[in-house]
Amino acid sequence: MHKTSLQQALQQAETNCRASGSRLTEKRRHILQLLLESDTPLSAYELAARYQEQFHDNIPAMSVYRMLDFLVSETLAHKLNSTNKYIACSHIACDHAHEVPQFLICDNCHQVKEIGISKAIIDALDKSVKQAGYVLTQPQIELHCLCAACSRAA
Amino acid sequence: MHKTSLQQALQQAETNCRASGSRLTEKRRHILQLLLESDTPLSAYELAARYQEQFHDNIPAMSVYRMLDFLVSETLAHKLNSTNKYIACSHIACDHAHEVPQFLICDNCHQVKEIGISKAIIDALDKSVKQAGYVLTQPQIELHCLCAACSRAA
DNA sequence: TCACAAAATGATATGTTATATCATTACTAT
DNA sequence: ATAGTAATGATATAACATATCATTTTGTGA
Ligand SMILES: [Zn+2]
Ligand SMILES: [Zn+2]
Ligand SMILES: [Zn+2]
Ligand SMILES: [Zn+2]
Repeated sequence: MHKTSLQQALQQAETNCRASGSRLTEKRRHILQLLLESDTPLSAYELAARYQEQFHDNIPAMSVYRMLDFLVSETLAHKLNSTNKYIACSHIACDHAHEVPQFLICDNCHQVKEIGISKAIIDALDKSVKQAGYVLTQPQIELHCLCAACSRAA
Repeated sequence: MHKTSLQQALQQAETNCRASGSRLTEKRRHILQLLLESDTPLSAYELAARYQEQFHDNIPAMSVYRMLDFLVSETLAHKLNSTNKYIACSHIACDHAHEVPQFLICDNCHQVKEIGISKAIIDALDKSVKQAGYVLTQPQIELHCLCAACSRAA
């Protein structure tokens, strides 16, 4: 992520939190920054290590988990359930409401692409879930793939 | 799962393994049985505990992982990546080839329904993945829901 | 049948992810 | 200033997973 868009995202995160009456503290902001700067999803423990390196401040993993919970609750970050790692939301600076996310996870280089679930998929999912008598609660989808670069190399 | 269908599933598992040239050992069969008898997905450690209770034989978690890997590779069981638990395949006794699975996971009672992904969903996923330049590798989908009973109770 | 090789399992150690709980610090508002 | 709330720290422990080497079991062919 480029410096300008990093700054933009952080600023927008600030604005969003202010609007929702929550506090984007320095440490939470730093965690978000680490996520924004990373090419790949990070675990809580990896974040704690990077925090030490980059901000020269020791931060317990416990606290990182809490900050991640906060960021996720503000839709500034997402948790990938299939890999137990976290990524910054790709749409922090967008003005539209956050859609139901679909994550394409490259199993080779671990890059992740976050896209909105298309209407066609939502409709189809909805139908199959309804037929089974179920009600969707958190319709986040994680698909394991190879990205363009990695599939060419393979 | 009823006793007759349990026996049927175990027998079919035996047949399938024989056909694929692999060995459904007693312990592997017991692990599969525990999965078949369970209403909800189980972790490797939970399986080790139940193994002790039911078969009065101590089995290290390490070994359970290996047996689960075997069962998964034979499509006799599935791993739910979003919960780190395992379930028996619902279609062991079916004669058709195993489809790409879609799991509906009740976040309240933890029951799981395994259904085949509909053509509509596959097409839609395929399209969105392709548009992003990605190639699907393991198109298993896990959706977090409330089951019919739990959604009525809520 | 015996010897050998391959497959499966056991034993041990360690790494990784996550939660529970209580203490302390920082912020907010009266 | 003081009290209440939110955030963070510290510590312990639980839960999930892998690596590696030893041992046992099984299948195969001389
Ligand atoms: Zn997002
Ligand atoms: Zn890649
Ligand atoms: Zn199945
Ligand atoms: Zn339920």
